[in-house]
Amino acid sequence: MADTRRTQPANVASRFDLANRLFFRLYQSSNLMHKVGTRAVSSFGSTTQQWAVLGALARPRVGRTGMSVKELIGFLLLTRQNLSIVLDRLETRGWIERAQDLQDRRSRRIRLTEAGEAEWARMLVEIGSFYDSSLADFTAEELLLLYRLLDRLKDGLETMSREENGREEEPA
Amino acid sequence: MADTRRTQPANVASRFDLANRLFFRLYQSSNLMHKVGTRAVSSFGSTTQQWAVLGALARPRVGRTGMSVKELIGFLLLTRQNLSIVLDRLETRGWIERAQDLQDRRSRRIRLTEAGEAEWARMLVEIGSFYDSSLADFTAEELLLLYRLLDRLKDGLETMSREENGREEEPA
DNA sequence: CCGGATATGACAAGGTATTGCTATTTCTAG
DNA sequence: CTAGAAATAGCAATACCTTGTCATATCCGG
Repeated sequence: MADTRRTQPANVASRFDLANRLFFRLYQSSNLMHKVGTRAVSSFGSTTQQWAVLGALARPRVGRTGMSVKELIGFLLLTRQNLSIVLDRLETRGWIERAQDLQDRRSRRIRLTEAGEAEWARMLVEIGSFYDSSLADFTAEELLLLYRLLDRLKDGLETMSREENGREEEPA
Repeated sequence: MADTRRTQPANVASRFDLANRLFFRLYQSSNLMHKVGTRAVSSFGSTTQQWAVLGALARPRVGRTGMSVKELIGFLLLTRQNLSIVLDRLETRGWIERAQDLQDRRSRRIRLTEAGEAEWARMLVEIGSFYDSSLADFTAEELLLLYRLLDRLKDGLETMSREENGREEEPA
């Protein structure tokens, strides 16, 4: 992952080398995103991961219906245990609520509380600033391009995450 | 971070929305990279983070000189405490060694052991497969483009990470 | 020479993320 | 009706990542 070189035919080394550099940048960028992003929402006592969850729930099409744990897992591409802990914290703060799903009693609907919606709205100001600052040097075209490329990378990794142990796990 | 929408003028919403999607993909891709990447090196009992450190040390220009903790921190963009624990684990496995720097007794030179070099060489085969599989759908041009865009994103976030608390921390 | 700065280690705390496994309730297809 | 599957919670373990703080040894400029 970190920049490294091998003595190989130029074409092969270039692709390996490039992949290496790319994933190293992904690693660095992600850590920095969490570091700086968490600072941006620290006045709310929140974190980037909580923001991801809140953001998922704040989508208009989710509304009062909320999302099941399974749906959140499939959307955020996290494991149940990890999500569960994050949900616990958000619930403790009164920002989300878990309600039994009346259509399927095994399931829980997760939704924003009114307090959570209000807090989210306030956080969005800081989040917007974070986006502006971190992406100040990017044109709209570049943003779109980076988004699309990352989306494809995510797709590829997601496919691999389901295959690699010979387990086929279907999303929600 | 997660896809969310706000009712705003189209141009503003587009940039915010796009930024939002972008960072959400960064979040997802990073988690998946660690998940799948760690599987790729799990037969060595290693992780993506250890691979990043090993890779940094395996660069030809590092060689037997090694790197100081401070240099590694500046290269990997991690904190000292986090790096220290990873180094502890790598040292325990006999893959790296810490030696007092004779030019500056306060400092430690970190380098690969012979066992570490051998193990790294073996890991590279799995790492190469990981790169091939995860990036199978990308042309060389796309790889280069993604690398460059991520590099710029990393630069922007890195700058912010140094400014945001009013602290100016200079790299090594 | 010596005060201030620096490099690293150590300790603490909190949060994130994965894997593995168990338990309980509920659903559903045969 | 019932066996098997599914949804979620809970427990454990391991590894990573940040912030804050303290301690010790060493460096270096005035």
